[in-house]
Amino acid sequence: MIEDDIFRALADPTRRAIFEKLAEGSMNASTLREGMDISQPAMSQHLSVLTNAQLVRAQRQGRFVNYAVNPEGLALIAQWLTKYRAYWPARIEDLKILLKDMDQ
Amino acid sequence: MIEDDIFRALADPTRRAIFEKLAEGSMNASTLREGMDISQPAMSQHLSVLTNAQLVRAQRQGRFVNYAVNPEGLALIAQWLTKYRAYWPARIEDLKILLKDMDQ
DNA sequence: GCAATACATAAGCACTCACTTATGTGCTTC
DNA sequence: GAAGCACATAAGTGAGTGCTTATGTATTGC
Repeated sequence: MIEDDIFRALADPTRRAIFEKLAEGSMNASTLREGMDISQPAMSQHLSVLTNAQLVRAQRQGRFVNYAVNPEGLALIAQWLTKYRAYWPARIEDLKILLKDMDQ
Repeated sequence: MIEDDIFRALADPTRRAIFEKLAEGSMNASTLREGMDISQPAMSQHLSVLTNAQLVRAQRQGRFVNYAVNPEGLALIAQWLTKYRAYWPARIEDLKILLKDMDQ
């Protein structure tokens, strides 16, 4: 189940931080590492987990590998959420209608 | 970080199944167990994890404990998702406007 | 009070996770 | 083609996870 991979990938705070940084703009692994106090192999492993979860996309560019947010993973979470829209708080009641549109 | 607990809770397929069942209607732990091939302690432990993640609410009713979906956890995921609405696929572009409303 | 029921907690175990150090692979530049 | 850089992979380790069996706790009905 891909949901396993997505939720497990996001369960780690370091990985969420990496994802968050990538959301502000795609970049290579070394740039990602700047100011993050994380070893090179650890970063590589985290990016591998995020990629497998379809939360991140990798693309080689010469000696570097450019990493970018992959919307597919986010969409899958959104899709999962729609199953429980009956339980969403009333203050975001309006959202329910649009989420229903997403089902098709 | 509560997000750790939420995502980790949902990373387990058994727990998602329990949550899914609860979403169809609140019930006690024994009823939840029916047709699930899961031991009583395992169910109790899963419910504890879900409760700590604010995905489920527990309420004693005599000898039973009634469990119900807690919207708070779901709302927190939705809130987390809004941070990345720039990356959502175009086909749910409309959603972005409403998600923006959620921020306030 | 006592037995039965519903659930929680304790302790142990196999497995997984996130990290480490060490080494391998791919690309560029000279 | 040799050296250097960017990144991936391998192997090992301590901590955490999900399960088990055993036992504890709360509530009910007799």
